[in-house]
Amino acid sequence: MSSPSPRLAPYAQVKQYLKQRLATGDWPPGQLMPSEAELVAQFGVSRMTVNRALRELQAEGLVDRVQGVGTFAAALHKVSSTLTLRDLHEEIAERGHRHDAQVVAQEQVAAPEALAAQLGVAPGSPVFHTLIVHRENGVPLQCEDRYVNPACAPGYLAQDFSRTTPTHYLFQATALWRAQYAIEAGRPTAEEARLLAIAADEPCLIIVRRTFSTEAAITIARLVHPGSRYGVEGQFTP
Amino acid sequence: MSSPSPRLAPYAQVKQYLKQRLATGDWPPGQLMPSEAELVAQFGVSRMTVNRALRELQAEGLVDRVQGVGTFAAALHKVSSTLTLRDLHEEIAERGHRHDAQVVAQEQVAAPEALAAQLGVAPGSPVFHTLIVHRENGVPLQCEDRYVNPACAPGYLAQDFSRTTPTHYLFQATALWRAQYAIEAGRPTAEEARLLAIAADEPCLIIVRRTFSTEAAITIARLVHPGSRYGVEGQFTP
DNA sequence: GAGTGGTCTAGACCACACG
DNA sequence: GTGTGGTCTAGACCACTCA
Repeated sequence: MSSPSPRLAPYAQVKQYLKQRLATGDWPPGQLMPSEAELVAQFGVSRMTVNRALRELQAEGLVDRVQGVGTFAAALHKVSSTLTLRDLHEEIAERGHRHDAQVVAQEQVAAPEALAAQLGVAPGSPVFHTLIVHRENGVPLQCEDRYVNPACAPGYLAQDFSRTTPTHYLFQATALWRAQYAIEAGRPTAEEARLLAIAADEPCLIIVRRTFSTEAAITIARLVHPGSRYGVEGQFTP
Repeated sequence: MSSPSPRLAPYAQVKQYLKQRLATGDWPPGQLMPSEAELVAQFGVSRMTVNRALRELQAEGLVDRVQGVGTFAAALHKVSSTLTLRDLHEEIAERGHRHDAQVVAQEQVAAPEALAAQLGVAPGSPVFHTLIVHRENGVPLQCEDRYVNPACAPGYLAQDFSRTTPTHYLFQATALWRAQYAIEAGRPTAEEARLLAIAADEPCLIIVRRTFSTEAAITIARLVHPGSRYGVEGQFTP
């Protein structure tokens, strides 16, 4: 009737126990932890069960395991967190707000040398370009300057990006394999300042994102956000 | 002699096969994928082996599994990446550069109301405060304004932060349980601009990070970086 | 050689979803 | 009921490290 705890699975119990003792500092970073055999004896479960608990802790970065040596409490010297780069449309919709996009440019251009190198196409060859301003409840939130490899998404220019977003379209039209991003602070260009309706010296959060399929580069985007209106948040729990 | 591939473990082969077909779009997002039993038959391995491959793909966010129903290709509508917030000292050392820190303040202060609430202490009660400028090869890279809950790290004020970093010290002195961060762009305060030797209107990347132990808040830090000198990078591979 | 982790197996029982 | 995933077991073989 009232038990909200459906009895933790054995592997989860072992995991929880180890996590707990790690969190309370019973095993300082670098410390040798109990071996699988010891935990098997202690919990009365099979080795596979203990192994799974330890393997998952390793995947979470809480322990280091070395074959032939043992399991060690991880030096938590880096705090990793999952940074989620989402489709802006979804993000705004989740807040219960209204998203709309103003398509400033949607065209085919000849790739300048630097861009061509990054997209992996010949200099001067045609690439797709869009410049879109995204607004949340009418307030400009992001200026999206994007170049797309035509080979990866031939139908790109035919899309109506006031109804869907390039991110969303590319996700379903291409097979994403790898993404790379850089987050920095900078000033908007004159055009970006105008489109975002901000002062020319307003600090902006700039995200440059490149995505790749198994072989070719799919797209490269420069996302400029007014610093006063947008930030990236996240959290991390062991 | 020349084989750099020590024969992939069976579970890894299954995983690689599925990853490959997902990447090439053979199973569009939402599509029902082969059941464990089918993969067992196809690869001639035991079910535990197939299960492990699928479980890891799920942990990586590539598939969704529903008990009693099946395994589905995940809707890749969010691209998650591991954002690593590291000890700046390590980061600089890894680049082969020299790190040094200028301790501007290291003191005990009475917590103003807003801060007290965030640290979970009584307003006006003593908290530790440090203001440190970190330099890479002599160039100011980060202004670290940090408040620490004295209950979590009683020895904090006795540290020599020109030799170690607060991050490093707190990692080993406390049991970290949860971390929260926000990344935004903004202007430095007048003091920060002076300490970083930048113009008052230079855009800065500002990271506000809070870390917690199992119960109390340990520390809250405001990390200000000149936008022209520092950014956060990362990448994501399925 | 003793101890460790890395992995696999062939079966088993369960909870769940669906027709 | 049938098919699905969730989990556990008791044993096995291997590769590795260290004394």
